Parts: sequence; C-alpha cells; structure tokens
Amino acid sequence: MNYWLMKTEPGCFGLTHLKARPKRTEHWDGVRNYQARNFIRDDMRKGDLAFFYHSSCAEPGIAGIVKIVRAGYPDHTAWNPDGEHFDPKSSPANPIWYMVDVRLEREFRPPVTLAALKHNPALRGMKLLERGNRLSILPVTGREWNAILKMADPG
DNA sequence: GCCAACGTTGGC
DNA sequence: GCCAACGTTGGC
Repeated sequence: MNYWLMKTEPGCFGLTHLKARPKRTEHWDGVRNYQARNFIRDDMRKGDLAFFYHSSCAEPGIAGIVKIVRAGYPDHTAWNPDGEHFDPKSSPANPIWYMVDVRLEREFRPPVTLAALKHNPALRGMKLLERGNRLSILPVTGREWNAILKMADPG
C-alpha cells in the first residue's frame, strides 16, 4: 500500500466536482509529465490512498483523501484531437499517457493548508514543500501521511 | 500579474 | 549531446 499526493486546480476540477460525481468517482486524466506518468503507470495500485491537493488557488492545501479504485490504464483523452489534452504522439497501440480512477474517501474540513504544512516540523523534507517542485503526482511517506492526518480535524 | 524553477524542444 | 529558448507550474 502506497501513499500519494495528487494536485489539482479547484477552478478546473476540485473536491466539490469529485464529490458531485456518481459514486464520488472519476478518472484522473490529463497528466502530461513523464515522471508523474511513471508513478501512475508503474507504481500506483488499486487501494492506494492519496491526498487531494488544491493548487493555484486562494488557499492552496490538502482538501481531502481519495482512494485509487482502478490502477493505471491508457489516458484516452490524448486521442481526442479536439480535446485540451490531445497528444498526436499517443495512440491506442502506443498510449504514452496513463490515468487512474479515484474515489473521494474523506473531506478535510477545514482543509490542511500549505501554510500549515510548512509550519509542521514533522514534515521537513517533504517533497511537496521543496522549492521549485512542480510534479502533479508525488509519493508520500507513511510518516508524512500520519503527521498530516493528525493535522486534520477529526470532523 | 510577477517571477523562480523546472521540463521540453529544437538547432547545431 | 549540448544548451538556449520557450512554455508551464504554482506560490505569492
């Protein structure tokens, strides 16, 4: 069982969008970075848990937890010439890009903000907090996972 | 809107 | 294979 952090822009697809989906489940498409792709394709397993992180918004932070309910499979949005995520190099025979399905498991109310994460000494060295980090999918250690869970309101 | 950091592209 | 130019990310 692995832990992850997945970034999304709430103005584009945030926790409220996922919450409104049937079974609170949606595929996580549009990853167009090879390092993130490799995590999705090779390392994410059904049953893994991930923090759902809101970026590029007024209050960046972790909005909740999702479960990987389907392991990596080809991202078909790369094959739609009219779509935002079209990539002519990708084809069903050679997909290049992959996605997983995620289901909303828990909502943090309030979210655990980036400012709070930075303030927690237990999270020193966390990849998310390293400067210049731009990866949209990041592995999270068990220690980091537990430290962040403690920061969330029990609800 | 600004800007630093980073990944990708393409000329050579 | 090098590296400058360019585009994107993402916090502020």
